[in-house]
Amino acid sequence: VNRYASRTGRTRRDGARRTTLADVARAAGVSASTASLAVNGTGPVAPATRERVLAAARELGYCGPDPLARSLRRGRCGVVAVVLYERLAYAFSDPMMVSMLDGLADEVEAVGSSLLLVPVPHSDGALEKLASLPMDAAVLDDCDALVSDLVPALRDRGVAVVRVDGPRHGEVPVVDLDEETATDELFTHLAELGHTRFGVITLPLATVRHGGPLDLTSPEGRRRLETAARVQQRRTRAAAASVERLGASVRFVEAARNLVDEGERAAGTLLDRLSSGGDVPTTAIVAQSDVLALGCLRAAAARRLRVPDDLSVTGFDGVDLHLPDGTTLTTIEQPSTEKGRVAGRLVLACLAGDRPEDVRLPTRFRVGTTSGPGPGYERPARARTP
Amino acid sequence: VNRYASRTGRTRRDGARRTTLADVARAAGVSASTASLAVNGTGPVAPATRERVLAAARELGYCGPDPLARSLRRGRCGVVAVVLYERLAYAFSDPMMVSMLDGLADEVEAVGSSLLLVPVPHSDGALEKLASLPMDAAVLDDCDALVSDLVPALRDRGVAVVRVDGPRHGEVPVVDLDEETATDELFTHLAELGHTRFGVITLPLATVRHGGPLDLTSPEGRRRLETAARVQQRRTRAAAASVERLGASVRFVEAARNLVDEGERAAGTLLDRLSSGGDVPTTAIVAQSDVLALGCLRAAAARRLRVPDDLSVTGFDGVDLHLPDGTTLTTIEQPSTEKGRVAGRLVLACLAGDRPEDVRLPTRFRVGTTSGPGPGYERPARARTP
DNA sequence: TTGTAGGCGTTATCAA
DNA sequence: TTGATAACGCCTACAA
Repeated sequence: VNRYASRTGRTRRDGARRTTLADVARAAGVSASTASLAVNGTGPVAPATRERVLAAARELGYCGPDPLARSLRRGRCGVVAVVLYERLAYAFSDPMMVSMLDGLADEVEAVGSSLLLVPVPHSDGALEKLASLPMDAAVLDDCDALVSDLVPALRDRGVAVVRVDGPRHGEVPVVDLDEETATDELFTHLAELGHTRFGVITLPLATVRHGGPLDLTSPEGRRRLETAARVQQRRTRAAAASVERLGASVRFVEAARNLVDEGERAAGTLLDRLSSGGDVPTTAIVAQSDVLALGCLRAAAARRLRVPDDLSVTGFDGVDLHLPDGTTLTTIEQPSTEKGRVAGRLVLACLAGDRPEDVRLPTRFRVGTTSGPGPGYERPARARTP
Repeated sequence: VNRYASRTGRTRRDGARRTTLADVARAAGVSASTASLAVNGTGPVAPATRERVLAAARELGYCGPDPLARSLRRGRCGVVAVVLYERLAYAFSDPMMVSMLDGLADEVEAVGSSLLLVPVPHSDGALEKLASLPMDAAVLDDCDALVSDLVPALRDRGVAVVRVDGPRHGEVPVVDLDEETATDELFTHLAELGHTRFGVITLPLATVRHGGPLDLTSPEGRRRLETAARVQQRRTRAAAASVERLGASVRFVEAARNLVDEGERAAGTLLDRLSSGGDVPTTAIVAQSDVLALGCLRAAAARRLRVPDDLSVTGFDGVDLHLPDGTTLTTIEQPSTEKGRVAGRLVLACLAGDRPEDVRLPTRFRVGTTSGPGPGYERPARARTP
């Protein structure tokens, strides 16, 4: 009968074959289909029959339908993959990723699904590995570099794909943020405080770690920006646009990674250049994440610069930094949990056969205690009214 | 032939049935088994035949074996579940959880598996839901309250189970920490600095949020501690033991959750009680996590208490707090990533049919800038030597 | 080197 | 209300 039981299929510790629905059906003297109906509570079964089946199930220690067999049969397995382009510790060091996942989990749990975390590093076997994992849907976050490989591979397999923070790729629905409006507000806020010399610390533009000054007027700099992931591109372009509109000057520095230490280092190159003569001092640093901004605060503290008196620092995300001294960051809040929720809803819609529209979420500029009057500050006219 | 294609199984957007290995085999004029060997690269296949099969596969757009079917056949699906007793955002707000997961992911990825995050809240359907998800193994973290239900249910299904930070339950291997040694060092350190009045902020003892003063001499307090999760129990007992050995006094306060704000609140009850008269001031707060300790720093700052001059604060975990002012916590470092790695290795061992031993990892006491001389401090004799 | 056969455990369909 | 049947897609022991 079961020739391969010892080598394949699910067996228990003691080597015995696991109890299957067929065993239960046999013991209860019913057909497998009836047993299925009874055990699952689907379909009409005579109370007496149901009892007999359940008794047999209890007796034999049947522990429910095998998820794999059921998945094969139904074509759904209750798994939503989250494809990450980084190792977990780094991905999770971004509070926005965490809260996005939380929102996503919330939505997919409502239909009994769970999140499968798939870090897809820059290795060759990554795609095969991904293809061998069971999943009903995949959420692509921050893996722009792979998206043109990933999307077709997943779609062909019948996996529903949703993209977070990225450009549309084929039929893949996208949820992302309106970052431009708030960015412009932020720069306007700083400009009104008298700042005219900005330093911008960008998120890492490429997977191959680089970091350091970024000259967007050079072909090389433009190329780097162009090959960058969507988020970085958008925030950087928005910053450049605002600066230009304000007629201010700006220096860009790329952080090698979205980490506090790298923010500190990047801020250091901005701050130390000014002391090495020649350059005009940067009076306001605009960081593309709160994590990087925290690094800026450290860099400032290390140089005995007071924030915001000597230097204004702004972030992006709206994280609560929990600083003991009560400092709150001037930043742009993004609805990251809601972003995850929306991604979840898009997933569910796709799974239901719909073709949902893209969603763009708003961001909100928030003034904290880290931005203050710059060197050329003049109290605006409208505020002089007695 | 395929009577149910439209309702079941995996179909593509356009409604066409997905290409299967059988289709490829037919097109290539070989048997399904040969096609399997050719596509998977297993077994001996004549080069010409292989080419024919691969060509047919390409032609038909075959995108590899269906993970579900393969899993059913092989009895393994490449999924390691992490069972969490909390919602994701809260679980991930604990940096130790994140780094543990990172280590775990590292190990299981080596065999091509990924992590499935399963938050199992305190609801009824939780167990059924868990049972319906595909998984080869499950790592139980911080779900002591459920473990006696979870373990049998999972074992019966043939799922390998490993426990992090918990007591052994049946045959389930465990990885945990030696927290006692370092805890005693920490209290000794504080005692040598002259502290005799300790405040201890414990991690939440129960899932039902409580928080507030904890009297371990009362039956109620003892009961609360007894029903608490393993980590909390061990850290609290270790603290009580050290305090007793030192002949010092202690007040326990339970944090409602492992969050900065709750640490701040708990510290507040310790600090404000002293000003309300009667009590002798607490001069050193020992928090059971760095997150809680950060809250203590905030509470101290809010009351204009200088750390460590007016108040010493210690933590547990060894997180880098990235505070701008360069403060580093006096704390106990735990090897959380390694803990995850070990959990991963235990999983792999179980999957390989072994019965691995439990593993206990060491922790390390580390002096930072948040502990200093207490009110009764006398420079120890041995340090007076010129 | 290739094909045959059987089965992994379940569930949808249809007929009775 | 129940049962027979087939199929989900793949893999492997064994025979040829």
